[in-house]
Amino acid sequence: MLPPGFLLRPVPLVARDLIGATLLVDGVGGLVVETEAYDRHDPASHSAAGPTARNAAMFGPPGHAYVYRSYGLHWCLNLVCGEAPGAAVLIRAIEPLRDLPVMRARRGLVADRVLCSGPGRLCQALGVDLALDGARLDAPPFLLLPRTGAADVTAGPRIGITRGAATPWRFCLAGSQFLSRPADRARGSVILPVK
DNA sequence: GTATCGATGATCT
DNA sequence: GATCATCGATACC
Repeated sequence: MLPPGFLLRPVPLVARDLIGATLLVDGVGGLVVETEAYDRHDPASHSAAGPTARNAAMFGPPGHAYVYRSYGLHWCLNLVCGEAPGAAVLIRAIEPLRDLPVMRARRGLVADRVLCSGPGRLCQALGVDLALDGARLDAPPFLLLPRTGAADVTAGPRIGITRGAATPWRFCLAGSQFLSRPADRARGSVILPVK
């Protein structure tokens, strides 16, 4: 379990501290290595224009999942959190550790390094879909365990957005081979040592 | 290695 | 009707 109050802090802090956490869905998953933060007053966020049918979970209580369909064919998983409604952390990549055979079966013929290296890929590998939209994160099928020990985390611009593109709210485990894309120093990524 | 493009459908204007 | 918080295939270099 995550410590009490872990998810109730400012969203960029939560996103940063989820790097190195363990995320399992029905026992399938691994280490979170890439996240992005979004909040209510963020032009890139689905919550920017206020509550709608799709983003309802983002305006519900923290500690639940927000799952949405991306580009008509992929699912993306967010953890609703933050100090105010309309905030969430997008899980963008996981280092696969638990139940690799199940993930390989779901993902088809791909290399292990890209099993969960992207928001759509990890949802396919972990079996996340709309059925988990709004589900609580502190109960099955979810299991979330905090990082143990220190980590080097990079902060940089988020991927695949047009508005709010300068906000450095993408966080990655430095040097991880399982990112959706490398953290690029030339594009503004910096290293934050985190206790 | 990088660049570009099509798939595919809900959501919102 | 336009816009996507994407991915994989293809064509190059």
